[in-house]
Amino acid sequence: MSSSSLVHFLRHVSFPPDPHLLPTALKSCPSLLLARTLHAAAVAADLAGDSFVASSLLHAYIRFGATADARAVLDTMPQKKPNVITWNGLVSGLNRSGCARDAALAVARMHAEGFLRPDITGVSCVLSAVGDLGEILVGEQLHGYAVKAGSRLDACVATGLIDMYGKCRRTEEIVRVFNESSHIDVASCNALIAGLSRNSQVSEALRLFKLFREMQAQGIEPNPVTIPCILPAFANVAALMHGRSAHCFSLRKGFFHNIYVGSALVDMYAKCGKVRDARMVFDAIPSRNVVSWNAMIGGYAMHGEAANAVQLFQSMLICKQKPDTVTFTCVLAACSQAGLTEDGRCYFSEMQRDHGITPKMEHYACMVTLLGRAGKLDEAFDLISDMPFKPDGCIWGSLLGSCRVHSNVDLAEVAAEKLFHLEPDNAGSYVLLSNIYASKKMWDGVNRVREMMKDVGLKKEKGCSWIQIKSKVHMLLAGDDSHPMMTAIIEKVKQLNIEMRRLGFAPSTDFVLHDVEEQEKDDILAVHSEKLAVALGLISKPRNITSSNKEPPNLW
DNA sequence: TTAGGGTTAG
Repeated sequence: MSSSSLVHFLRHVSFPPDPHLLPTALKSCPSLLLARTLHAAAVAADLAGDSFVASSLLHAYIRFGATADARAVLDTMPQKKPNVITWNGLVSGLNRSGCARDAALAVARMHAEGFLRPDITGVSCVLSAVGDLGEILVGEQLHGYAVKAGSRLDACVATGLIDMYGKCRRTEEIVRVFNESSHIDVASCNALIAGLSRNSQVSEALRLFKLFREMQAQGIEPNPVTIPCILPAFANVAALMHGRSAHCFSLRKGFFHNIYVGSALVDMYAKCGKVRDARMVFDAIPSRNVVSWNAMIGGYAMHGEAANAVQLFQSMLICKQKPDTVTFTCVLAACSQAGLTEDGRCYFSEMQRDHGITPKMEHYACMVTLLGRAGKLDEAFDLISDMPFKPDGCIWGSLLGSCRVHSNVDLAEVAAEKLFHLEPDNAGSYVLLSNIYASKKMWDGVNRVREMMKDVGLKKEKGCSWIQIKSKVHMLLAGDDSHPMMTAIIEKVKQLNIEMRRLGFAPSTDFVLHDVEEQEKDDILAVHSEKLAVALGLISKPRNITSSNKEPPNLW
């Protein structure tokens, strides 16, 4: 704003300021500079503590992202006894600006200082923040408070509680609150679906689809928010038919132009292995945001299409879309998958130098994987040693994994030691170390690790795979013969093994325990859960049907 | 001047 229009603006709001005109001026205030000027004028006229003025100042500062200024206003408020509406406005404003911790602290302070008791609106405002912070204990207290305040749960509070419990991974509570709420609407249904979708087990994911149908049967029409709530559940179990149906539904309902719908569809297609479909959806999104770009770059990365991932990243920069921390996680993961060691190194520097993004744990994890896969284990170890924060289990796990590939026992022992300390319940690290010893025929080491596992009382978790046949998801565990069709499944696996050997396949038995006879080793590998799932799929498929000639059913 | 639900990685 030029200085002449500034003068005009100040004239327009009329000085000396009064408590009625200041809020109006702040509401239409076009810049942070002017908000600060008006704040100064309010302080000079001793109006900064007026609840209307303070509330308007807060909203103006939050609108410009000046949370430090907002907090300064907040700090002057207790002495002036703000009303409950001012506080609620503050809390919702802080929350909307992504300052979840400040929002929660504001409510805690309001309560602790005893000058205002939060009302139901205040509880609604802060629940989302509490969920984002994962503060389950605070959330439970708010739940109790809301129950005391009203006989049955109001829809907004119920939605907030469902959302909070969902973010804190309390599945049972999600359903309980939903059932106890006095009124359900599309928002509470969406919160329920999102909560279950976020925390769904494989076998439960498709039940959400039934929930979606029940919601419609009760006259609650899904809205554009429903689609990104439900899609992650389908994406996570690669339920392509359901995902495709959701796509058709979005097109029919005119939801496709919603950016959340578009990005969630890109992600779903990529996770279901349909990268070309993901790209078609991505290209059709009318205006993309950083999440849409990340979903597509991540989709290429997860399928090892590093060249496409990097190319899309360059297009992103050309389109003036600012990359974020997730973008670089995806780009680095793509480089790591494809063995593009030098490119990965360059992007790791570029993110800091050109984009001002400080590497986080996941970026270091990608770099350790990238260097480890290339056999540069010492360099990976040096990078870990130079990290500005304490490496977590993923970092050491990645190094240990690379040590297995490159049979480096010395570094493996260092990494494993760290892992045993950081994640004492993770049987995987013991098994990995044991496999590394086994590959080097160091049977003493194998036995030592086995004894350690016994002492700690750890067992290796069974491998688990699943396959969807028609609308049912079948779970298969390695070595578990509880599936009703197991005899036929085993028969099919045997047949496939014979066929594979005939075609020249020789399974590697290096990593299996050394004291098992050769034939037994093959048997152990033969009941690998993925093989069982594939075999079940093959014996369940009608003859002459391939996935490409099958029409997607109209599920929705 | 106050309230609820949504997409990406790890």
